[in-house]
Amino acid sequence: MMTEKIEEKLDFMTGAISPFSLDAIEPSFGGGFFDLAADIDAGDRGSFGFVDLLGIHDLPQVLLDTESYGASAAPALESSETQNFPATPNSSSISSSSSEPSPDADPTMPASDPPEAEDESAEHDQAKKMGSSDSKGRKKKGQKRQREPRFAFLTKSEVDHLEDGYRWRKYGQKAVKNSPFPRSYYRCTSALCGVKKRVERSSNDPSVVVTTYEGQHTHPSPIIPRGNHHFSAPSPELVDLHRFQLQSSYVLSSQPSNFHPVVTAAPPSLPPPAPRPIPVLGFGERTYCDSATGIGLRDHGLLQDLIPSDVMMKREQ
DNA sequence: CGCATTTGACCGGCGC
DNA sequence: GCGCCGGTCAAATGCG
Repeated sequence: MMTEKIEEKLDFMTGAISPFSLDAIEPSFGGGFFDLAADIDAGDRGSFGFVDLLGIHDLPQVLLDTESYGASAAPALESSETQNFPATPNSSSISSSSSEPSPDADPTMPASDPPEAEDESAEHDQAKKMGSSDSKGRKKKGQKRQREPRFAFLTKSEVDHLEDGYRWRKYGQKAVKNSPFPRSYYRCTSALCGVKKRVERSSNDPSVVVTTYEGQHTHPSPIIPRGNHHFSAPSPELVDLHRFQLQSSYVLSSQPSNFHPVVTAAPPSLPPPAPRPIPVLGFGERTYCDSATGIGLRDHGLLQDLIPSDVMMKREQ
């Protein structure tokens, strides 16, 4: 089931379909942007609006036809925020993140033990030691839960749980308020890797799957999905893809230093890198984000006006 | 038999 | 304090 589509995606990731160059994307990003922006009533469009705001529907076809690279990001969907979201016929990826960005974080590259890795594993250890808390092994009172950086992707797909090269174990499912679709909770099955992801379907557009990744993989390479021979190791092509991703990540705007919405044309398995001075697309103009302060250095702050940061923050909560 | 999924219960955070 | 809600646990169940 769905193997063709999955293989299509994997073909892309492994280079069977060559990652397109940034140069090829940029004009497309620019195009359509104004038009779509004009369509948006400057209000609570939510993260979904990002897709259209950015005109990502104009991405090269190789991307657009790849089912799992579709759409934008909205970690938490509320009906009021998504009801007007026009389903883009094409696909693209957009993500938003929260929490402290981890500079040079790269979950897809061989573990070059970034500074965060230690903290993360410590946190996971703590999580594992939660047996010292209550009878259910939950966190002690007073211990405020520390959030990992999170990256959300909207994906146009028929399958809820998209194959991304890692193995995941489902550990929960909850009904989502204001949505007929449940939210599923997954954890990376790799030992010591506490990466989690949530998968839910947009109530507004059932063809859109919202995948939110939390944390970073601590293991060097994607695990071979069962029965899938496309992944055997981080191939040079995959590395290329990642390089491509680094080049093509766009920080849209930023207000709080701990929130960096990021647009990326990379697949869901490759959370965007931490913000650094990255070229940002905004209404046809370039914008940059200071990696230290997270302050966007924009020419136009229109996006900020269109999508209130507090709304976005809520959405990431 | 081992692993993944399902599902109800439980907990913490938050708003009122 | 109470209730709601998101997130997690873990026993039961399913599946290859």
